[in-house]
Amino acid sequence: MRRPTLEAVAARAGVSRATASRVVNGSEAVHAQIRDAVLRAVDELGYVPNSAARSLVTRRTDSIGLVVSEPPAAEDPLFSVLVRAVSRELEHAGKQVVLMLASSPAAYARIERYVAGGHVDGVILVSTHGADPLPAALARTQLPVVSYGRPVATVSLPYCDSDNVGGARAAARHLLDRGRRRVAAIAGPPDMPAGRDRLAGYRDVLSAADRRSLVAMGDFTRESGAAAMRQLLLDGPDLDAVFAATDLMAIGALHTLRRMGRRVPGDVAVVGFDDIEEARYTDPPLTSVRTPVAAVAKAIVERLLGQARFAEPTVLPADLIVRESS
Amino acid sequence: MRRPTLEAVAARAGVSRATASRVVNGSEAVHAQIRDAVLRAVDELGYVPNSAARSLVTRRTDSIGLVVSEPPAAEDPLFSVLVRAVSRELEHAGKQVVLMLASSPAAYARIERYVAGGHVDGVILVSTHGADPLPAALARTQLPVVSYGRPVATVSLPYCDSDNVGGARAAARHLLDRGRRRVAAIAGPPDMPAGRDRLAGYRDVLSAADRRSLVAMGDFTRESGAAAMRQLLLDGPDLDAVFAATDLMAIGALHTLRRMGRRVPGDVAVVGFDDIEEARYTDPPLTSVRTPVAAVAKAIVERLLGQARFAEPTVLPADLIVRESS
DNA sequence: GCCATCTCAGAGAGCGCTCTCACAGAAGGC
DNA sequence: GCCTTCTGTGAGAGCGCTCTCTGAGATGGC
Repeated sequence: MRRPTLEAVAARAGVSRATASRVVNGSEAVHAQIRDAVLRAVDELGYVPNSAARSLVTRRTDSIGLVVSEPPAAEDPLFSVLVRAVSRELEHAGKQVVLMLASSPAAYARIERYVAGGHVDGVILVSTHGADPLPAALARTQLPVVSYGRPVATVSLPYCDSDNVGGARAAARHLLDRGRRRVAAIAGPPDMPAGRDRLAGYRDVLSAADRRSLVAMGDFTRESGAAAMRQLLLDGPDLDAVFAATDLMAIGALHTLRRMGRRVPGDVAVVGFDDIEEARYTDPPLTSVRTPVAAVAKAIVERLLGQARFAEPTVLPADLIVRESS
Repeated sequence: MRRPTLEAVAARAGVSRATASRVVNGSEAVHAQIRDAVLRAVDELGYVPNSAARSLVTRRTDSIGLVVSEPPAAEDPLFSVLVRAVSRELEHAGKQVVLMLASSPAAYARIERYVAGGHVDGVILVSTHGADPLPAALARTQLPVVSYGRPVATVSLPYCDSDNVGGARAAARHLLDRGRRRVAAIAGPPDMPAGRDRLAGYRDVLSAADRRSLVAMGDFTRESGAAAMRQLLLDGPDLDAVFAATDLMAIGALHTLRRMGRRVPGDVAVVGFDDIEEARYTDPPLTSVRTPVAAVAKAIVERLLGQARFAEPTVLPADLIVRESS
């Protein structure tokens, strides 16, 4: 009851294994008549190539590792979008997605071993933490690696990202343009490049406009956004706008503002970042900077499969979507 | 610059390939002294077993396919939780997760071929559509398959699920207990077992209480929930409660109710299903039935690795979490 | 002291495939 | 008509590993 081998196909079609292999792999140098016979045999036997045997000799696996550091939020709205987008792109290229979550130091070692062990032809790295040892470890591998998001400065990896600085600038400028005078920010963890860049964009604009900045830290979750908002109201009771580095934190901020009896946008304008779907359903709907996740994923796959290891990073624009919260 | 083979390790340690293999695979029947020599050689050479060669002979791949039908919402809050939970459980068992999204008929064929081709040792199937050909196709394979969620009636697959009927009953009963007299429902697509079961639970309770049911259809998205709510308000302007088959649809319903000037819970009580994180941040916070995704994922992995192919389904309780929307 | 039993290492087959090389036969040039 | 070139096929090596089988040497029973 074992699966048919190429040998069996060849025997049935009355050809050699080599010819059968040629047909299965789409070589054109085979007579049409023979090709048809082989294909018929394949069909009749239900032959499917054994991938282990194939990759043993070709040294390719036709699969790409998607390595994701464990983010703080269990329900990460963009995780789903990212995974789908990457998966769809890789599927077009005939690659499989092997998902690896880097949730613990033990997992780091396992992943490094797995990747070094030639299980995958390349790696897409979604690393959020600054202290993450994976980027460096994977960079040591001879395999192509592309990072989703700018990696921390200590390692040099090709990457694709959305324009976090530009998006944050647009958000801050928008709030000033709306006449807000005291614009606070809820920043992400300082060891994450995305968080840092978004904060930097906010600071750029405020200092250029000669305004003091007012910042509280969060960890990208709703809950941390709510807590940061409480802190901001203590530190700057006169604030009339908040820019949050993620929509989730903005949503936490909205929650706090509501509890504290502040009207949005009447008393306080709120702008988030990422433009997740949920932003359209908050009360009021949330102004946000759109992160083009799918487009970034596409760029990553293109770069990865194009093997352009040391090319320029691709940075895609992040546009402001104005809704009622500002 | 090729990776070291077991042969090289054996040569360096001064033993045969067979002995080196024994050590690498943790066989106990090797002298401690020899074992140490081999391990030292492994370390010095940075040896990592070639998985293709290994699985060619063992006929195992140590990876499990996670096959997910494309859901309607790009940002599926539970997708992230599910993937993480499954991944964590499989990791403990030393298995890799190969993610396959069934987004098109072409993808179905590809996945079936991939699975039949022996790339994975088993499959976890997350199929939402009733018309999905995958359950049947995968059931034909000789591989172990476990479904997340009850599959459609036409195929018989082992599965684990949360108690959708029970959860929906609890939600409907809760609304009646709160004194609501006209309880409507926003149902999921009728070809999805989860949607059907949740509607059935609602109907059970209403007919037992001798109340008329009032149902509108959605497709599990926020937007469809908003539209369904508009429909319900047209069909039953006197309604004073709504049970939505998912939190996302409940959130859409809240949106519509707000636009229509109905107070929640004053005029209309709302209960959702799944208890996603977002439910804690709506205005008012949403009463919901908790879907124990992580626990179901755990049960699935246990069953899959336990090889119990035709055992009873595991159905885990779904508890009502009461918040301010009801 | 001899044979049976046990422990542990090595030899070698073989998993299913790809790919190089050899070679048969057809086609073309002089 | 012979040699060269080209096309299409087969033979066979070998990818790196596991695992069975063999056998050497130690141990024990009588």
